[in-house]
Amino acid sequence: MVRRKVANTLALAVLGLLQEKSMHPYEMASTLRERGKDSSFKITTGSLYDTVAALVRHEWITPVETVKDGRRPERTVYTTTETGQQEFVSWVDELIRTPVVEYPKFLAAVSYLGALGPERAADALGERAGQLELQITEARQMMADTVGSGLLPRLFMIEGEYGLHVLAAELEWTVRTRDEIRDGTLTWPAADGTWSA
Amino acid sequence: MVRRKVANTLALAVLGLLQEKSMHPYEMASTLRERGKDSSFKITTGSLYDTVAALVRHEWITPVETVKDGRRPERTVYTTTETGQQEFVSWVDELIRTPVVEYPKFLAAVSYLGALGPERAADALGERAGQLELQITEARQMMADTVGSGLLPRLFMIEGEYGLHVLAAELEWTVRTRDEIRDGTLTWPAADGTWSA
DNA sequence: AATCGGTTAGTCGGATCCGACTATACGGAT
DNA sequence: ATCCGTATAGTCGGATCCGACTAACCGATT
Repeated sequence: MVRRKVANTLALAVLGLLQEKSMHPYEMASTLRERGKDSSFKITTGSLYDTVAALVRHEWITPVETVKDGRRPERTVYTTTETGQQEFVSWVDELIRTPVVEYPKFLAAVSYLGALGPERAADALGERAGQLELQITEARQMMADTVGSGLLPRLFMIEGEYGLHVLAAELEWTVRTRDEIRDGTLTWPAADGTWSA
Repeated sequence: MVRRKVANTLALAVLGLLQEKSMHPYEMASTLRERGKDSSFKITTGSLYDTVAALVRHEWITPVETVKDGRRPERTVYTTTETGQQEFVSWVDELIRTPVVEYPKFLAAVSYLGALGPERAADALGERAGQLELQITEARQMMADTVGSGLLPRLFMIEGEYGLHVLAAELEWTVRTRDEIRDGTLTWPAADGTWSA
């Protein structure tokens, strides 16, 4: 299992789009945003053009034509290659099959929760809980709007279901931990030395 | 809420350590690894030295002495500044309080789960489930070893509890989704056109 | 006494990432 | 007619990230 030559997931999104039809980068970005995929992929124009260039270098995609429309900047349209198609599927397969360690900011912060002291920690967790609740209702709403109307088969919003499930778990933990601080189940060590991590 | 000048969480780890005592970078890395914090922070020597340099630039830490020991490379020892101390606490506070959107690889992959077709998708999810189970038992074991022995107060392993909770939720979703594919609750659209994402 | 592997300590160049910017077109309000 | 905001399409320089490397020391083994 050799390290993949283009590793960032924006490349996966690009490959995914090009399975459907040829596109120029700007269209990729707007399409992804339209479909709400911008919560699964971090889409920034800068990165997008770099990523496309990288995919070309490794011949997973190739330019098919560059359209010159009036005096506007040229659009270069790309398609996927055969390698690109295979790579796409096997990449998805691998990402699903094999969990990789990641380093979310919150995990880092929780490592130093002690630094806040019990009151402030409980307060901060409480606020987070509120925010998470908001995010959850919003997400649920969006799913309902899209799937409920029968516009899209459920499979095409499955990442939303995953996201919601994880969000719910995070909320659970956050609330529980706040409560444990409040009711004295989770205690701070006596503040003799510095609170050494 | 101005964008933080040093944004990567390795800097948070560095600040955290320097709250305790002065250190040189190499010692920071080993200390973090000893404490198992290398699952909360991505520690690579290259990044570490860059991060320390950035912290110095912004005066959150400063060098206190450089020890020249025989013909070995010099060690430069750093301490936190007053700004560094404040920044540390307020940064932790903010990270706890405010959820930020992140883009885990798995989320990206799930967005294109369709590309695998039902059998392969179910299979891949099944394998992931197995791996997650392994990770969970391992993590649980490590927590038991460390906390159970009363070596460390619970607060100092709280990030482990968080990690486990989220892992469990991921496992749940993974298994459930695999089962829904297997029993036909989650179906693939007829493969007429390309399976358009 | 020469060699090997592991630990200590850090450097460096290339890859990646991304925010800020450029420049044209276009429909509607002033 | 002109101005303004928005959409279209992409470039570019600087910041960050990190794997691979250097280099000395130490203890055990051959």
